[in-house]
Amino acid sequence: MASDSKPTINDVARIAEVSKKTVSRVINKSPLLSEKTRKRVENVIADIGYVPNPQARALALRRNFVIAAIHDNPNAQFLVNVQQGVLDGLAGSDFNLMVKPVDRKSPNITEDIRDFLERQRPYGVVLLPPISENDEIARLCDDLGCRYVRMGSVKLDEAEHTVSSNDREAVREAVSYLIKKGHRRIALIEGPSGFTSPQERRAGFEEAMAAAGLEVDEALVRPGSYTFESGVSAGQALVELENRPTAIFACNDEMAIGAMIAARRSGLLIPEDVSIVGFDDTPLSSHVWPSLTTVRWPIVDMARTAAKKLISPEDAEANATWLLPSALIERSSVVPPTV
Amino acid sequence: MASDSKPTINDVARIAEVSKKTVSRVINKSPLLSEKTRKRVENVIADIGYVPNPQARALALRRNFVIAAIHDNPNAQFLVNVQQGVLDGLAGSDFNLMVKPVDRKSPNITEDIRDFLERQRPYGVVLLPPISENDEIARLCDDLGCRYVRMGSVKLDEAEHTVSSNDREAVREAVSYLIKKGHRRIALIEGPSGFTSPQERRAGFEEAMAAAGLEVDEALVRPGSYTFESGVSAGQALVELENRPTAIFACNDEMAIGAMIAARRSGLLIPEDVSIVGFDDTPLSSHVWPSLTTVRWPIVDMARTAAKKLISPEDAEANATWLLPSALIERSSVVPPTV
DNA sequence: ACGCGCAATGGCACCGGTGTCAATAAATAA
DNA sequence: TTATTTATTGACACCGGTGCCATTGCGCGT
Repeated sequence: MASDSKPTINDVARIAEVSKKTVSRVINKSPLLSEKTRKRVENVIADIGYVPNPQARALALRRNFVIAAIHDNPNAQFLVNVQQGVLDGLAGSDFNLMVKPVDRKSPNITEDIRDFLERQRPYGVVLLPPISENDEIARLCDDLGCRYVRMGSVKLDEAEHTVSSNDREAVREAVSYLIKKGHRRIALIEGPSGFTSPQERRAGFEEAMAAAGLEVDEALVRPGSYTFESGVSAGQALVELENRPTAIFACNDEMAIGAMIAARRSGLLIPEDVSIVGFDDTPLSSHVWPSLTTVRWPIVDMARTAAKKLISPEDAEANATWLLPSALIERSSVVPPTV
Repeated sequence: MASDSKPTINDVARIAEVSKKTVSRVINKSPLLSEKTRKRVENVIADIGYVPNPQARALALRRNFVIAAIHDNPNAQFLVNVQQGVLDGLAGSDFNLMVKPVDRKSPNITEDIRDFLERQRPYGVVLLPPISENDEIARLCDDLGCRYVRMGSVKLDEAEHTVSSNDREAVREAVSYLIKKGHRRIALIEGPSGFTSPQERRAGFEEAMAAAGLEVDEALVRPGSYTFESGVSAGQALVELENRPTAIFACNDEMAIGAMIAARRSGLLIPEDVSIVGFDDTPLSSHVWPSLTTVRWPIVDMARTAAKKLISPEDAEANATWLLPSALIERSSVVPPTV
């Protein structure tokens, strides 16, 4: 029953009594073919169950059908969302997704990635934040002639290679929302320094405060590193303050939830004593109690757009959009201050 | 500065004044080569920055260097852990990881996967649970001559193609732990029916109860689907019981946390009023309050072992181990019953 | 000195597709 | 009717490696 080995284009050609080239034309849907031969060849293909060999195609075309996602982001949900988005964007095409994690702390990331690109030669790569902000990597892709798209926060404003979210505006909106609810003493838990997205988020925070004529109290701004633990310590420091904030904006959900737990440990009620807002809208945020009001980061859309940009450079729509909107998701971790 | 295009094996051969075949021998570390020519060729390779073309190799060897992870599991943390494990197992080899998600609810999963395998022709695939339990898929791999490893719970006991965890024993241990703490009315939130792992976990539960001479109260056994929401509803039903349980064992962490939230909504304190134990040891479990006592599922190890089985069939160690141990992680969601 | 075995290398076809261009047949123009 | 397009198809080299087998050079036993 089982076949000795896969039928090749030669088998099809022989059986259909045409040349390989003609078969090639059929599988590539070339228009210069008589309807008659096309049918005949298609029947043979179906009969013997021929499937073109991607390796051979890749060799002949000097272009394989692999998109790689390069990341150094340890957040599981983020990663899975990106993968899903990229796969959405790739759906219906011949492309497949390869994942390449790199060690953020390794001193030879660049070499590692160069090695990967040279060996695997993906057709294109999606660079996920935060490594997408590394200009050296982008330059490397250029040098190696590898298509790439960088995902990030606005600022990487080179439309051809970029898909961004407008974090600044999103945070401005979220903080304005807190202010509208009546909060005045609003704390900020920052993201790791040295990257664009935390900077943008901080800028949005400052803009919202400024727009409402409020001053940013530096005592209410705590560093964080996007990890749960850093949220816990920042949150703890904040609630132990003599004049504690009535609301906390954390630059991502994990830290927001960390802060929530820290507040609760100190005996505070949420949201009555402290309102909390996060950023990302991970599933986590609706799984905690109270559920977390947060900013939905359009990460899946960004990833889908990035993938489309890579594989269909002619798709005007994909290539026009490079800045995607965020949205505030109201849940139950915010109420007006009770003081 | 930039190269017109990548140097090929022909360039190396010409410059080093040897045949392509000799260069091929050098890059494949063939032993039948004089030290002198090897050095010379290696120098040329380094000089011009030659990297072998994987597509050409794949074509000639009729074997590419891609391992695919096929999954239909929506859990982000699980997925990322598996990916990490597989990549660990692949580290140092020429292999790369491709991800292929499939839609669990789609009626033509098999066709979808067949299409993927025929087109992409990965060297091997790792089947993640729950789709790993689908015998049809395994048979498909056999038919297509594609190496595969199924990850699962014990029962798929075909050592060559399987890497498992002993869920039954792990649950037995966890429930015995609850019993040792003094609990008698212990509830179970099950996983989705029709899969091995929930069955095994349930069996472990029953064994532990039986071993302690306790009877399983069917009113305390609630269905679940491994989702947070199903944990909430099961938990709610349990705490609203007239004679509510003093401890709940949930078949995964998400449901355990759902149950936790349901209990809290009903005004119960955790762990004082209800102790809770989960399964998986996701990061989530240490991020909730109180932190969740749970069973560590050796998923990363399983995935690493699976990858090794695929790429180095000669690795005796990888091929001997197909059953990996779990471990109980004690955190703060369990105390003796206060009644 | 001669034949032999072995180590080191080369030659060439082949893996399974695609690009280029020529060849043929059919259709249209002159 | 014949020259000229135009629509279809084929021949053949090539993409960049590897497998198989032939060839060459050299140390060695006799």
